[in-house]
Amino acid sequence: MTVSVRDVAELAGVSVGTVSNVLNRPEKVSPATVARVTTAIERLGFVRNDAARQLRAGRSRTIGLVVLDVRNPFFTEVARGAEERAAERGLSVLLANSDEKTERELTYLDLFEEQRVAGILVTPVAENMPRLRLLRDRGIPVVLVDRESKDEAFASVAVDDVEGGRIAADHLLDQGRRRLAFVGGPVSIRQVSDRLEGAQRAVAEAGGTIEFIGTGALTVDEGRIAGQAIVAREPARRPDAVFAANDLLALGLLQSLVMAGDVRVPEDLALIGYDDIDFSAAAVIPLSSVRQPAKLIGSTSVDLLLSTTESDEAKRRHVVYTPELVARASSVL
Amino acid sequence: MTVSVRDVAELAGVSVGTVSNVLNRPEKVSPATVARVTTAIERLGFVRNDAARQLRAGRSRTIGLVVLDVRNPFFTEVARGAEERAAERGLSVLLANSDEKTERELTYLDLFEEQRVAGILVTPVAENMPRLRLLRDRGIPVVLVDRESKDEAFASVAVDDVEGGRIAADHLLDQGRRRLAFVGGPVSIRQVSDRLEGAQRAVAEAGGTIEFIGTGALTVDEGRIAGQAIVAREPARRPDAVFAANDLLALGLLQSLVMAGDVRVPEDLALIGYDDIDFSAAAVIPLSSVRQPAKLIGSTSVDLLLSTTESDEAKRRHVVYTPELVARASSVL
DNA sequence: CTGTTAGCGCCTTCAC
DNA sequence: GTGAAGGCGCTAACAG
Repeated sequence: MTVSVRDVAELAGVSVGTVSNVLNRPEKVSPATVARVTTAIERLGFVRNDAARQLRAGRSRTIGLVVLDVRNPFFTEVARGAEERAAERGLSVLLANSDEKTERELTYLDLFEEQRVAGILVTPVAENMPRLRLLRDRGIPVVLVDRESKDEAFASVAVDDVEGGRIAADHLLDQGRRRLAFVGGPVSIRQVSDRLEGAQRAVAEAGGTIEFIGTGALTVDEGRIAGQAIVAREPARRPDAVFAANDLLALGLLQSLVMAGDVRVPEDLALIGYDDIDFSAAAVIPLSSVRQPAKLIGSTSVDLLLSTTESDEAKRRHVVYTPELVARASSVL
Repeated sequence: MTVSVRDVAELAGVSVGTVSNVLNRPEKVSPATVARVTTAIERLGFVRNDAARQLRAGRSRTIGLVVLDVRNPFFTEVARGAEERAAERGLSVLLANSDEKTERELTYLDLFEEQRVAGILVTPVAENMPRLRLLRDRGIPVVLVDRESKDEAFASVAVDDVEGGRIAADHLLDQGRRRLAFVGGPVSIRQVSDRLEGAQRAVAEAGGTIEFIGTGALTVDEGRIAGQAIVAREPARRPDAVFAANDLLALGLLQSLVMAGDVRVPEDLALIGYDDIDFSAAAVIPLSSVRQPAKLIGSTSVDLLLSTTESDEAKRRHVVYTPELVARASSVL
């Protein structure tokens, strides 16, 4: 049923070693032999068995990527960046979705370890570091994505979220707003707490107030719920500006606010999100946001991962990008 | 460096066969031995090598899924459906993105074949059938996703796109519209041509006209471009209703139209999309759409794939879901 | 330049 | 209930 190198060798009248050479180092084989072997491969419909290669190599040619939410376009962009760079290096990317759940993250980490992946790219849910350290100690390179590593134990590619939070808040303050609200959660996600912290600092410096409105997840639905809560308040008690922890939340908020009818964006309430996903520019009231170089984050992660394998000091390398304000109609009069 | 069953066996004072049994059929081993082996596994930090298992088994425990566009939330929903069902069956899903390009599709198909995946779920770009037939003939189950198989050679899970097109157009006609436009492309994608066909039939029956406005891909950007083209026309020459081949296009269209200022949605132009992605309900002018049961499509595909392995007649099974109208503000006065 | 050979780590008979 | 042995398909020495 299944065609192996042995069958190919037999048909071509050469040895299996030669077939392997044709496959992997054709320049070491005479053109005539290459041709014979190639013909045999085609005639037989031979396809390499990757499992056998991996077993031999001791490691697979796949990189595992665990993200918080595949439905968030920001992460699919990161994935695309990683995928493209990996493809250039002859590797493929296995995309896994933790859904912000520690348990799911662990399941995928186990799976990846069983597969002896070439490396793991992960945006950890919470303080799940022991497992990651174990992975690293067992020889699997780990790179933290979109998350600076506090303990310096891992290479990481991140965006300065504290700075991003400050940028967002500063922008709202520059527009003359003073009663800010931060919508986001859970705070156990570092991105959320950092952005909040940056915003708080900006407000502390410029004068003004910032209240915290918690959400259960970073989704459109949760944004919608938070928006309804704001609309339900009497006008005087509403914030005059909202900074949402990501664009999904901001889009949900926007919908609730506009549907309510009596909250005008940006006149009554300026709104800014985070990530600058495609849908933000396409929103009918285009959404201001803080842009992160998503694709670049993905490709850089792969680069770091691969250099990690080479040198030891690379293991601790950290790349931090600075986010960028994208001001649109939702926050500018 | 790497710990194998042999090491575990040694430490536990048993043979490798017993370790294997503990791993795969613990009920066949005495509790005491199980305990000893388990302890040894933990002490050593043993992790199964999946490549070796696969090599032995001759097939992997992974399903390959090739979609047209990972950035389209419809497909990520399909993927989630597939993933969940696969997980229940102890399989994992490898998600690949063809970006509507035949070449990329072929690359992934090759990759999957080398990996001896348990099966392939694919939304083919175009008439790439010969390669798929080959795969199937070599023993890899193939299920066509979101695409009815014309030649009956493959199992498939689809939504009746002709009917969906009719539903969309009928809805617009019911609203009293008569000068329709269909925005979408390329028509080499079956979903596009089918939806167009359904719409054309509906128009033919009810009276009215429908023009075709082609796009290069099914993306927000292309929708925006098409929208600008419509806005550029003098008002009398604009359609009074637009049916977009998917929600991404519709969202892009919506943005162009609204930004233009002089086209009111739905008063001057009613708009309906297709897929009912999350962002559609969240749009500030909520978008009407034709809903497809995305998650169900994914999970059913996996079911079909697995039953394909069991019986031969299952190979030709076809599941067709009927889409459903979701009328929102963008098309209803 | 080509052939031979020895495993990679696991699982599954087949004996005991 | 447990142990020993063979082999899945491939590649990288090492000979020739």
